[in-house]
Amino acid sequence: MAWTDERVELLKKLWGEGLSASQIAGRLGSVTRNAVIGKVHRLGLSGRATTSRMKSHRPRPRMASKRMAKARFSATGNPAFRALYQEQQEPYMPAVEEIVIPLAERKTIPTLLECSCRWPIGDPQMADFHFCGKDKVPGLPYCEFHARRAFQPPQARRREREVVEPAMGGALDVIQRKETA
DNA sequence: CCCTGATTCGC
DNA sequence: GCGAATCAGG
Repeated sequence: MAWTDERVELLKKLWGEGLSASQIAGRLGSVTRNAVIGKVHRLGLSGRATTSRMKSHRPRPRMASKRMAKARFSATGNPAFRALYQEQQEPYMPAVEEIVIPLAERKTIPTLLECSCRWPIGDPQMADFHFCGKDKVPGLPYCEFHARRAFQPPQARRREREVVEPAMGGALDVIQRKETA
């Protein structure tokens, strides 16, 4: 698409407002950010001063540092975790039968509550995939049963890993896909 | 990996 | 003049 007068004016306006080249390309349509940058240069508009608009578009400071996020579920940083961990005398032994959640109590992405246990059950690809949904241990993402299963002493954890993580990974994929969409 | 603008150069 | 490819950087 050609650089009509209108499109050039819009480009000038948006560039002046501090939008990035890709943002402008998105608004104009039918052009790439490269095209926008190229045009900006040919118009002699490059080297714009930092505008208030640009400042407001700077990435927001992280709400919590990665260290904080990690601490939330670590033995030293989370009282709820610590309590559960210390209380646990024997390693978890995988149950032969998983808990069966009654249909009416099942929680899915849209019905999951803040207080619901987020332990995934079933194949994330299947329609009957759901979460445990029982009340969480305060401060942990799981109910007591699943918290014990998720947070095990280092020694006991290893064998469990192969069993737990595939389902977990799939569930996280699904969550991420839904949140991205 | 996401993103940013800058530059080059064949079209 | 145009913009894809590439570069350099955050």
